[in-house]
This record gives sequence, C-alpha cells and structure tokens, in this order.
Amino acid sequence: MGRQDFFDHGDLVAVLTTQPLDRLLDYKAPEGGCHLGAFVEVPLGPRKVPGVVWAPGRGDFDRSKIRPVIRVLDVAPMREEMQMFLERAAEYTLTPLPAMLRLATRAPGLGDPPSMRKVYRPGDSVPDRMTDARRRVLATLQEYGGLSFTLKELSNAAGVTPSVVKGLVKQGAVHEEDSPRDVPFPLLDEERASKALTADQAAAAEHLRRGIRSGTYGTTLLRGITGSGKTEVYLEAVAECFRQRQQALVLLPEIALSAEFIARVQERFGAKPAEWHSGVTMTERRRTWKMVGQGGAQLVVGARSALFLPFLDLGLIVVDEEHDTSYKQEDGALYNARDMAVLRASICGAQVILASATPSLESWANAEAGKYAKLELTSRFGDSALPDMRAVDMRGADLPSNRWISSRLAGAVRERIERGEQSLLFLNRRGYAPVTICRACGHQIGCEHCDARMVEHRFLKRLVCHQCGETRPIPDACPACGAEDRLAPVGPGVERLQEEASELFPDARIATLSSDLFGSARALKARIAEIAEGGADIVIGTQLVAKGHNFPLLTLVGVIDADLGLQGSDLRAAERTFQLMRQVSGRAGRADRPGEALLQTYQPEHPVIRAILAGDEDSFWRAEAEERRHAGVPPFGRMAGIILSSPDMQEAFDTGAELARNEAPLRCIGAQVFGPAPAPVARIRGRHRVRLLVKAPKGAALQKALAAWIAQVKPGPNLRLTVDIDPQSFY
DNA sequence: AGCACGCCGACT
DNA sequence: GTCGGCGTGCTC
Repeated sequence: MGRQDFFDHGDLVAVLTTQPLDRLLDYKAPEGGCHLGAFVEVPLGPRKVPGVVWAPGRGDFDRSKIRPVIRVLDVAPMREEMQMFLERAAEYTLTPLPAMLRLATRAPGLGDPPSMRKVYRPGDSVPDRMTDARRRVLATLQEYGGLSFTLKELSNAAGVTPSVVKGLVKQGAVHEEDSPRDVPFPLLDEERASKALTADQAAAAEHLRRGIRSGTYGTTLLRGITGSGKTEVYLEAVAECFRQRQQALVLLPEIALSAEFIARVQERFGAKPAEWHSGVTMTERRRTWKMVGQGGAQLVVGARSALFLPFLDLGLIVVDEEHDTSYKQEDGALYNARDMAVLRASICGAQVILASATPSLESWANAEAGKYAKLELTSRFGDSALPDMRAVDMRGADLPSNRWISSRLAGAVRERIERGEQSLLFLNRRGYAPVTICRACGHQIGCEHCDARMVEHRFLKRLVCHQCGETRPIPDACPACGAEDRLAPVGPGVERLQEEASELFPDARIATLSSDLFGSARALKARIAEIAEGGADIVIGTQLVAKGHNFPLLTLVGVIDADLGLQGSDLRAAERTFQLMRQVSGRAGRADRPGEALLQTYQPEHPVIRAILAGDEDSFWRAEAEERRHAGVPPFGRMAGIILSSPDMQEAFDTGAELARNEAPLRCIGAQVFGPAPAPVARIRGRHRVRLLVKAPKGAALQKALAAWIAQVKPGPNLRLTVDIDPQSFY
C-alpha cells in the first residue's frame, strides 16, 4: 500500500475530531504508536474529545504546543474506504466532515473496556448434598453441552431460583466466569432451503448473484409489483454474499417493517440478523457496531444510519422501497440514504440493489440511461392478477357535503362484507378534519408557531399541528370573533371517515390504522397481524397501510381522494401520487382472490389517474421524465435548496436577499438562483424559514460553487443556514 | 461545540 | 470601583 499506516510514539498525526472544527489538528502519537484510522481520545483545550487519526501530521503548527494523543480506543481502526466515504459524503452534501464523523461513531461507550457478564458452565466437582433443584440445574447444563448460560437463563431453564445456582457455584459444581457481552451474532446459514422461486424470480436471483460474485461495484434496480417476490429474490443475493464471506446491509424505510423482514430472514437463514435503528437498546447497538467491525455480524437490517457502520467487508447494500421519501431526512446531516448507499458501494466495490414496486424517477432514469442494471419481476406469486382498477367520477356522485364514500364504493364494500372479504378505505389524512372553520367569521384555526392549520383529532380531543406537533384543546368559541358553538370541521380525515363508515355499515367491524392511534410500533404491528387474519371487515388507513403489509383477505381498495397530491406546483407531487396509488392498489387481491380498486376522483382525465388505471407505468414515467427534462430539474439538471431560518423573519429575508444579489460564484457555473421566498413550511417552532433555490446544468460543479457562494455571508448567532442538495420538493 | 478573553452598562 | 451581559476567537 502506498500509504503510511503506522505511526511510532512521538510521530505527528493529524486527527479529525467530532468537534465542529474546520480542519485537522496535529497531535503526537501516543506511547506504543497508533495506526492510521485509529479511534483515539485527544486533549482539546480543557476537554477530552474523541477523534480518528486521519492522516500524517502536517507539522505546520508550533511544535511546542502540540500535545500527545491521550489513548487509542480498543476498536478496529477506521478503514481507508470508510474515511474516503465520509469525505466524499461530506463533500457531496456540503456537510462539515466532523458532522459526518459523528454519524460514524454513534455507538455508545466506544471507548469503554469490553463489557463483561457472568456466565455459568458445568464444574468439575459434585455437590455434597444433591437436591431436586440442584439436579435440574446440572441436567440443564449437561443437556446443552458446551453452551454457557447467564444466571437468569440458567435458573429459568432449570425452573429454580438464582440462589440454587449460586449455591452450586460455592460448591464448585458449577463454574462462574466472566465473558464478553459483545458476542458475535449467530451464523446465518445460506445453504438452508429457500422458497421455490418462479422462473422469473430464479433468473433475477441468478443475475444478482453474478453481480455479487463479480466483486465489483454495480447498482441494480429491482422492480416488482407487490407480491412479486422481491424480498425472496434479493435474499438470494444476500445468500451469495455470505458464500463470498462478505457482509450485507438491508435498509428499510420504517422500523415498523423490520419485524416482518427479520422473520423472513430467520426463515431463510435460520437465525436473526443484527438490527440497527432508533428502537434498539444501547447495549445491543454497541454490540452491533463492534461486531460489524470485526466480522461477527453477517447481515445488518436497519435504518439509513446503518450506512455509517464500520463494515469489514461489505458486499451488498439493499435499499428496500427505494422511492420512500423518508430516506431523505435531517439527522445530523441532510443526506439521501439511497444516494449514499450507491456512493459507499462504489467506494468499497459492493453491489447495490434498489428494490421498489414504484421506483423514484431518478432511479428509473438512471436505469433507462444504462447507469443501473434493471430487473423486472412481473408475474405475481400464486398467479393472482393485478386488481381491476377503475375511477369513480365524483363530479357525478352527488354526495352531501360531509360525506365522502360514493354509492359505487359503498356498494362494493357491501359486497365484500357479504362474502366475508375485507375492504380498505385509503385516505392520506390523519385526524378527524383537516380544517376547523368559524361559521360566523370564516376564521380558520391555525398553529401559533407555524403557518399550518390545526387538524382536529377527535380521538385525542385536541387540535394538533402536523408541522410542529403543537396541540391544544378544541375551543368552544372562535378565537378570532368569539362566537360560540360556530366552529365546524371541514373536510375528511381518517377518523371522520370511520364515523361515516360506521353509519353506512353498522354491522361491520371497522379498524382504523393511523400512526397517531398507536403508542408503539409493536402495538401497531400486533393490530395489523390481527386484521390480516380477518379481525376486521373494513380497514381505514393513511399512508401507513401502503408500506408492504400483507392482508390476504383484502379484495377491495377504495381510494377516497385520489386527487390529493395532484394539485400544487410541486413537480414531485405527481410522482408521489402515482407511487402511492400503485402501491395501495397493489394491496388488493394479494392472495388468490381477485381484487378491485376504485379511485374516487374529480379529474378522471388527469394523466396520472389515467396512467394508473391503464396500469402503464412506463408511459407515466416517460411523460413525467419529459416534463422534468424540459424544466431542467432532477434528474436532468441539478438543484439545491438553501434554507435560512431565524426567529426574526426580516433577518432571514435580508440574508437571503444578500445571497441572491451576490450570485456571481453561481453564475460562472451557469446556475440560476430563485428566491428568497418563504420555505414550503414557512415557520417551524417559531423560526421563520426562507428558501432559495439553485438550479444548475447537469454536469456543473454545484457543491464547489455553492460553498464559495454561501461563504460570502456569515450567519449571526440566531440565523441558521442549511444546504439541501437534491431537495425532495422544489417549487 | 465549549470555553476563554474582553470590553461596556447597573449595582454593592 | 466590580459583577456580568454575551460578541469574538481559539482549540494541535
């Protein structure tokens, strides 16, 4: 290797810390030296901070002021490819490198000595007095041979109290010893029999396996409608990864999906994988972080932050539901996990599988352009057909003003109830009513901290702001004019839809699935399982139900307001509506019963509605791509958003205007600036937000120009400036 | 990010 | 006179 990777005691090393400094600091290597990439603790002013030995020291600082590294942490050094990944990700997202390093060190107690616990195994002497309880303990130990138990495990398995075990330890009949808590995850057996694959699936699986065997970077867009066996197919790529003694990472957009996925991993490989998301305990996180770094975890299933785990030899990253917008979020840094997965894989020579029934336009365009390979799974498992999709033209439905279920849809639901089948009524609006209006003065109740309207939640008996989470009791009198009892809910939410459904179908069992009705992912999961087994006749739900759950008895999907999301000038609204409806329609008839989908709409001629009904995805993508190409927006041009937020609206606007005036660094790469304008969400938690949009030609060096541009203003203490490369919405 | 230093207003 | 506001700048 061309790089020096060990430094002797006293050598100068340049350390990257997690503190927001804009450069590396030189330190002296500690006694015993240290490796390049070593995780260390260094003195910084009066404090000790964690860091990583990033490069040889530069030696351009007063030698007498250079202090030594305090200690090297007992974890494997960061690999060169990880350093490169963090640097490139920082560059791409215009995030300071220390913030990137924080993402890569988010395991608790990294510097702590290995955590130990007491375990018990058979001893060599016989207890002086044998009792029934003692016999059971010894028998248990005998039965499981070399396995060691914790005190709790052993006493539970033997059906005795812990004191019986302790007594045997005193006698020497049972051995007590310390054993590390961070132990490898159980081996996953790739040679266990997999589910029988259809010819289609087998061919796709073979293609993916070849990719893994190539040992090089490559991205494949795996397209398949719901129930087409996407998961089975990519698990074969995971299996191939194991055969190559490499590790795999599967990213899921929602924790709620991980339990179901883990069950499938267990079925396929005979054991559970490591898990990485916000719901995992601290000790388990530390174990996963360490085991991933020393090869004791073959497969990690996790949220986007799992991309920053220190894999030893990563062969595959699967991004499931790759189109999901939750892959792009602020968590220390603003990045899109799909793009970062491709970046990481391209650096370490791994394969990426982007799996979706309804890919993002970016991925679709990359596949069309030949940058990604493309695999399509068309036939559904068990040969059941796509649902029969029809529009219900609401212009002729003649519904009373506070009714949303058309007679056509109601009739279809009634049929299912009679046949003992299930119906899903889909409405992407939580709560009871999205707007509360005063009949006396026309005032609409809004949030005091944001510019959003308060949504009535009858279940909670409160008004809730969906922007900032602020809640308040439902008032009796209008806050604007004081008129009593004149406040009226306007428009439907799932809670109100449930009310209507109960009146229409008084004898049906109705279940409402909305994230705010459940305290935990576990409770939600349990309810979903119950419903899937026939615990309800009608399911009413929000977006939540569109994400990959299987309901075998479901044969009808009614989309209450298919137009939601079509309006507005957000270029991605059409794409999202299309994906959502395709997915939700994909629910119907997953098992062997034929399905039907009814889309209630006021615009049956709209191209999106027509594309959905025709089942012709490619014509939708092509039309949409053409519009984007014409507008010069992603993926046919580059965009960035600049959000300026401050408690003082004027300050945010003034800084925005100043940036807009000084756009010379952008003009020289052919980029344009739009704004400042109020951001899509103009106020969050009392902070006013102003947004600028930058549009650049496809090949432009956007990040460099942006950095030079924003360096011209120095945000004051109240003003925050965030750069959003490839924003999700751009209007 | 912290934490120091430092330079102006209202108090013992 | 001095306590303390938080603006500016440094940390190897």
